[in-house]
Amino acid sequence: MTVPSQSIQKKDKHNYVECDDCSMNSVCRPLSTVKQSINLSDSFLHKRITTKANHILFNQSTPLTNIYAVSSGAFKLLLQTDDSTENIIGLRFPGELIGEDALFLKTYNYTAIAIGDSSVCKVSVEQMTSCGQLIPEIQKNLIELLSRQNYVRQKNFQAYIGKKSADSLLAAFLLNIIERNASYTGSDNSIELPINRNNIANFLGLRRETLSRVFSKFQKEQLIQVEGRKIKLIAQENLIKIADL
Amino acid sequence: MTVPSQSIQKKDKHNYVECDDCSMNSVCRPLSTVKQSINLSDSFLHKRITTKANHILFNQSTPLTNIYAVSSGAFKLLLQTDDSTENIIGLRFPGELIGEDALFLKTYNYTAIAIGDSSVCKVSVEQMTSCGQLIPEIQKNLIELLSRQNYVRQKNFQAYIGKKSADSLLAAFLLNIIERNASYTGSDNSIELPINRNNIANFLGLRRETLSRVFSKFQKEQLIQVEGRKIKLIAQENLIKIADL
DNA sequence: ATTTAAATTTGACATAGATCAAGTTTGAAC
DNA sequence: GTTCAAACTTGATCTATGTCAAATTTAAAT
Repeated sequence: MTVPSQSIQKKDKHNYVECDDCSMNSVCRPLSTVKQSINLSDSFLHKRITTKANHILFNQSTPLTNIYAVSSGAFKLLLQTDDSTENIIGLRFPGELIGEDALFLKTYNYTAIAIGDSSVCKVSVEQMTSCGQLIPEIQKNLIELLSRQNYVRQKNFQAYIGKKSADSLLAAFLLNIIERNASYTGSDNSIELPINRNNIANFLGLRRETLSRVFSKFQKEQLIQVEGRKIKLIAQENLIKIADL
Repeated sequence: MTVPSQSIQKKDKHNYVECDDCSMNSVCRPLSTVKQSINLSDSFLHKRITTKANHILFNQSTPLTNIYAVSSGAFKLLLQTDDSTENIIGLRFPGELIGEDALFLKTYNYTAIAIGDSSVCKVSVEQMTSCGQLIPEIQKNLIELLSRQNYVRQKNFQAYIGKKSADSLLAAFLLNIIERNASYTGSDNSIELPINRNNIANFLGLRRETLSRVFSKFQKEQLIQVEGRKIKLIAQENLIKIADL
């Protein structure tokens, strides 16, 4: 599949997703209507905010207040362990949700930090819930949203569980990252990685030296083309085989 | 925490969960009410069925028809790859859901097979959805259910992502399995594993020989007590450290 | 109880990845 | 542009896990 390279406009050199392409849209849109019609004082139902690099969206183990949908940039999700090492357990890109897994226990399960300058839509859980009880459409859309998220999580889990070789892990990672970003980068075979090798290695459970060697090997074997953080897939089919997907 | 060993009744030598402890209860219960009041001809909304060992609940890539909640026994979820090797990507125990991640694309994402003789509650998605539109309570409960499932999936992902050492993988696995079964086995430190070493190794991405050695090592180091498939945790705190949870 | 196949464990060796060390490249600050 | 620190790569060894082989245990069938 080829995608016209200029078909998608970018803003501020970030990848950017419009409301139409946001996964939270189905919840946001009815909420906006309510907001306008009921005119809820100065409180807000949802609001787009911009964040600088390294901005902390929320901290692990704090009470759930908002759910976020990434509009532009990227976020890393990490666990704070006692040994102060950064333990990345996930990445989120435009169109994806952050914090929705806290709806159950009402407590955030990880810390979310902006990787570069980014923007997110912020939806108050309290207000979303109270509105939802009045508006069946919101309920229905929330179900759709949560179902979809379960699907995404299942796929994500499948992609990494039972894999241990550095080759298969990196192949799975690259394919996953590129697929998740394809709709707004306009490319299904290339990406500028939002995180450094250290972070990728940490996420995959590899050492940075090992990861570096695999990158070099993949390039030498003409599977990918590497230019710093810019990655282009050359032999996608082979990578899929290596990833065992 | 100590749990009275005889506090939970078992049926047919299987671990068994009553409707009260079933994760689908919040959806099932209102559905039953509807069923009784509307008296929907011969169709059913939910129904408990028993399955023999190796019974296939559904096949990967087939259209979603039902969602299941395990009542007793255990199920393995697997991917069918071309090379005919069994690729276990998950296990499900009493109280847990199977197939709910297919709600999004309406197609099952894996094959689900009973490990031993088991029983499940079967809920028709079509009927659940159509009833849900009439009954707000079902909508609300479904949201709760899906939120919870997202939470469980997040925890599961966190437990294994970025882990590669055989020690940490096995420790994470044992703690996870025992915790998920604690409420109805009545023990938070022991279990009879529902699957063999081969399957565990496959799930964790290890070789059976390696897994066997780690089992032996954990026993020698007094971390666990092993008797075939019966496992008892001796030094739970140490295992948590090894698992890096 | 006996037989048999399957599951599990253990040993010996090979290899992928970790570790340690040293270089090279990149990119931000001046 | 120059300087400097951080990021990344490469090389040399070491170690954990994979691989191959064989022994032992377990469990099912008779």
